[in-house]
Amino acid sequence: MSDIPDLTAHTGYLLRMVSNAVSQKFARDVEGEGVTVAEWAMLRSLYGSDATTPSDLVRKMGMTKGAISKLADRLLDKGLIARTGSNRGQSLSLSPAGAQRVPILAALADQNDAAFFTVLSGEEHKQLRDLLHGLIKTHGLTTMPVD
Amino acid sequence: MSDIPDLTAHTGYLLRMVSNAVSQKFARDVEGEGVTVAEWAMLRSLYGSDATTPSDLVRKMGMTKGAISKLADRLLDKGLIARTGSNRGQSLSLSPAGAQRVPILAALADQNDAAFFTVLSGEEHKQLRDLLHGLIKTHGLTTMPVD
DNA sequence: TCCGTGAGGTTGACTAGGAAACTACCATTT
DNA sequence: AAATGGTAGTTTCCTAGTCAACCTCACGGA
Repeated sequence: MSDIPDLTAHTGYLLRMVSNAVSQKFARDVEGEGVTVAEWAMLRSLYGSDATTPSDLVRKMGMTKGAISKLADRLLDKGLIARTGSNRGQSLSLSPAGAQRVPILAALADQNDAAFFTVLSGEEHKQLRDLLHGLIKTHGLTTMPVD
Repeated sequence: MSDIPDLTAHTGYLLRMVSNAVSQKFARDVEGEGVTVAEWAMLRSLYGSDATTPSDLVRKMGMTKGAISKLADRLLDKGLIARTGSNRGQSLSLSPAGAQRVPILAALADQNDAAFFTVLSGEEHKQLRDLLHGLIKTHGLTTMPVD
């Protein structure tokens, strides 16, 4: 009577378990470079596209404008980005130091991903990616994960 | 020279995007029941196994003991759990009200999972679960996802 | 027996983010 | 020109975690 099904029956549960493992490992890695995952996400977003506004980042990163504002403050303190323009309609860009750091962090991201998923065969890896792409498409997901 | 590969090339990125979507939707759902995801996770852990200690939950849920302590406080305030025993070596259990709430929340979890993954064919769904189980096994993942 | 060690729990300081109030500026309308 | 509305950013308050310092007690050894 009224058994509560095993939680692990949920695909979302499995997904979260794996996803958390990947993310937490990556979080520790980038922390070693003195940067949080959210900070990395912002740096990455600024890379290659100069003149990005905070509100662009709000859309891309799916965070509130309050959070973006503070995040930018932190990166500014660390000297990794520059803020130009005044109160309204400003624009953010990587500082030289920031631009330098991005490839290093990107390499970490590559390594982290490879380390986790190379246990899959090429075929399996492709299957997984296809399935995820399918879910992303049918649910219309767009916001980049930040946490 | 030194192109930064597209982030979306990372399987971990895709995984996180999908996982976040599932989790955020579920978070909103349970919030409608006046409970956070972490609270739900604790309730669920207490269900069916009486006499669980906080340190058990630390292990199961992968949170620090500080967090578990405060989480238990909140559930206590809401009247969903009971705390017995003294300062050291206490044990936590569901209150009647808490035991009543679990099936409702479990139903939400079922619905949420179903809603997200039924766009997959039976075969695809099985593939996905098999792949995730494989990753969980080879990486020895055990901590239940809470966020 | 009594002491010390260390595990179980709590607490306080700190961090990152969300929500909403607030500020500043621009454009449009009158 | 003045008022008004809307968009961009900031700030304040709140929540939920971590971390580390701290209490309390059980138990093992001298």
